[in-house]
Amino acid sequence: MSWTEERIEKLTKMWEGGATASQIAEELGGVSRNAVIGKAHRLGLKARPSPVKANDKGDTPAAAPAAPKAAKPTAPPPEPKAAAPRPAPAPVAPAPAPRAATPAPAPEPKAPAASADAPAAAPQPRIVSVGPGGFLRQGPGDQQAPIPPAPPRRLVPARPSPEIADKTSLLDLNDRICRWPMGHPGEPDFHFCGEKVNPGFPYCVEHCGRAYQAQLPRGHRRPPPPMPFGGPRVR
DNA sequence: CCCTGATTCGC
DNA sequence: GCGAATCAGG
Repeated sequence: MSWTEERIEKLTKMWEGGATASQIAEELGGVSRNAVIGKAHRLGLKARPSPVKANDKGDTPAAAPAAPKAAKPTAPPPEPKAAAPRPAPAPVAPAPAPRAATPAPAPEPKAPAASADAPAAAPQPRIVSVGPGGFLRQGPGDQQAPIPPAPPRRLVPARPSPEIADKTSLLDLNDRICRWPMGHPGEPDFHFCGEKVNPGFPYCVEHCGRAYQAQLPRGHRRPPPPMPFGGPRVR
């Protein structure tokens, strides 16, 4: 199997949608979980919570993690000198968010939660400031991703099929309409919700209620809502 | 053991 | 560029 445009798109969408590499691999078919991860990295879209990377110590005074497995670095240059002289990279170190062209902000469950059965109360994002380019800093934590940059592609193909002629396709997505997926990507009737978004969120009010769940105490959890893409395929 | 993502490296 | 093998944490 090769990475065609369609397959890459599906991979990207699902990856950003929070599906696991295994799920994506199964959905795509013909590829392994590793292939998906490898491709995702090559596409530059990693940056997803990794269970193995929760490790983040602000300081470990004496116990340096070192390299427990200095197994096969191609060039193992143990620093003979005490201090490692930095080769001094370019003085200009711009630190723009490495956000590539990611259409979907990948909702983290940290926004104010609207109860699933009472999505009536629309969480109004508090606009704190306006940044250059006009994007708004908002919401708790100010973690909302900036406005997704316009996709670089200028392809405007015809509708794939008449079935979705009046449905919301990927090409119809913009900042103002709900991008909640309906059905499975790749299937003829796959489309997006298309409702007007809950301002400040990538989804409409109803789907915000699905995307952002309150973290209830153990024992009081209600069953998780169905994931986008219909979740893992049942065969 | 199962799962997860990250990384490496021969192809 | 690709992905199996491997690593490493949960």
